[in-house]
Amino acid sequence: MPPAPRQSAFDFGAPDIPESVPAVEEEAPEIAGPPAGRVVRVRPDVPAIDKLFDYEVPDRIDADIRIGTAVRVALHGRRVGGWIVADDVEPPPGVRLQPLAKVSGWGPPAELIDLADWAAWRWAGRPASFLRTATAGTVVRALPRVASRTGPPPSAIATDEVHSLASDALDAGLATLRLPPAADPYPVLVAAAQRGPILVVGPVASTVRRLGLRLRRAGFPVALMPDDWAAARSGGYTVMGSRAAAWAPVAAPAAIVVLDEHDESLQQEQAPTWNARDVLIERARRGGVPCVLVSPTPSLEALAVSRLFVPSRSAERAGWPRIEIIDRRDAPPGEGLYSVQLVDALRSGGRVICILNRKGRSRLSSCAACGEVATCERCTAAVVQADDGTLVCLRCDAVRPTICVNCGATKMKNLRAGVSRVREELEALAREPVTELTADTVRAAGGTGTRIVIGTEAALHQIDSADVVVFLDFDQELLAPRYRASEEAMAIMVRAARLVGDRAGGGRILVQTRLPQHEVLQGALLAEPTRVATAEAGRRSALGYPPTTAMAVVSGASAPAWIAAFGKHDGVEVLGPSEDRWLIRAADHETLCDALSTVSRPPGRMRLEVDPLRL
DNA sequence: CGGACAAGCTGA
DNA sequence: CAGCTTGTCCGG
Repeated sequence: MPPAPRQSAFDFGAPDIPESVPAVEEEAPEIAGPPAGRVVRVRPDVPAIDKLFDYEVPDRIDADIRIGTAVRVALHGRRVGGWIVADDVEPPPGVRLQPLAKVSGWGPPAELIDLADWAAWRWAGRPASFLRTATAGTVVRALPRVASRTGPPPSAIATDEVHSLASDALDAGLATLRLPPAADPYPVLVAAAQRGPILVVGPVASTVRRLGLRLRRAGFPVALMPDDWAAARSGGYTVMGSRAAAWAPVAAPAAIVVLDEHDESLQQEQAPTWNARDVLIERARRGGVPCVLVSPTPSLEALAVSRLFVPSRSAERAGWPRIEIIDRRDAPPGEGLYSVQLVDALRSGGRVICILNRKGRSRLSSCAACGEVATCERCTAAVVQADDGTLVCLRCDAVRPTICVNCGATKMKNLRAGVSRVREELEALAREPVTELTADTVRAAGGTGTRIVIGTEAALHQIDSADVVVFLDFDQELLAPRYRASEEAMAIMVRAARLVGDRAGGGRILVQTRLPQHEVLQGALLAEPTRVATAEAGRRSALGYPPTTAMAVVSGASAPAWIAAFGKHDGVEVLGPSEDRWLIRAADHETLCDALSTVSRPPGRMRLEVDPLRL
């Protein structure tokens, strides 16, 4: 347990002295040798400075200084924040050391200081950005008392199949635990927390929080991140939270659990594009503690590095809803998106969520200047405006920039948004009001009000339960031109499955498709996610995509300069440019990241994305 | 990052 | 050559 900070120690000496006072020059020269005081190394929290500096520790704050402590230091005539990263160091000769200016408060434990260096290498970022994630949002001057273990005796906890499977997984060290969408992960947390305070991270904060409150009610001390940072830092607590909690300041968790490890929101969108799953795998490895990755549809990344545990076939099957595949290949012309089965579902009563995976902004665009309807130059079908602003033909897949063929104007207006039009038609079919939900719709506090809802994929995040989910056109997901399309489609299926619940509870998913044999649909239908993983692993390996390889994407105005400085490295391919982006590829992350770390950033804007989710 | 300092440009 | 801009270096 760390010593309690002495309350008077946080600020000391005179307040900030005006910088212009040249007091130092007037001092008498040092008599003999350097002072024998304690010297620490500090990483400044300044984005552009990737260098460590040494400072003397004034006696008054000596007790508060340890690795991780957040401090303020004088650097080049100003005061900046930073963290102690090494203690009792030998300063470089000939440097006149300054004293630490001030202790800001508690920082992350030493383990995370090292982990930040590793993550900076792994995702080509700066250690300071990770240390910021690992530090409390507000200054923490004192820690609460260390939690005492108040968990119930192991015998008082009911065990079931999931609990014992989780125990086996924990014994395996690094394990993937495949639990179907409707399965409750709580027994996994209990099995882990029985070994001591654990660290739990999942993509959805509200879900993790609910699980945390359940554990707390069962008698386990739980700190919920980010609010309970100080409690987490004090030790003894099970610490839970969403992505950023991968950097929760717990010194030695007894085990680590990642919930829904396949979920893309565990990866940060902005660079450095670190992934909580990978950070936690490394944390567990360094700490020598078990790490269990839980998912209904494990990522290839997880499967590649861990041992897989699955429940019995019947248990897994029971945890998926009934999936009805509606083959649209021989749909009568003119029926459009509206199959007989869909109409039945709409009229059958119960909550129906219709999902139209229409990524395009508009079903039909016309020129804002001359009113000409935008059509394909090759086949004259109407084109849709894609999110990247290009016009894409749905019939022949031709792509062209957003330019009116009639007058050359570059601004289009939406004649009809995809989902909006379908909403009207569903209303006519159902003979009752239908609500539209998209990413920009603000959900009313009491829900949507109507029994039937139409929305984009975002609706699956906004609604928490339904009787039926209908995918009006799932093929756009299955055929999306992204290398992770199958895994993403499976993740969407999992979300839908969670809304409707298991098959015993009547949960149903209707999927309209022209690809009924696609492994995603078969995998969900049969509750066998292995089908997706196997097919996908073969393709990735054949194409040289992750996780068979490690990749990074370089883009932005300064990308050419970066590529020029990068040059050639053994075992590293540089592909491109394609659309002003370069792809860097190597057999593994060691090779890739070692090579990336040899180059310093040129001035100007650029983005270096390691493990890109999209290529 | 942002201050210090050096090298380069302008106008008399 | 003062006075200013622009560029490069470096911080403990």
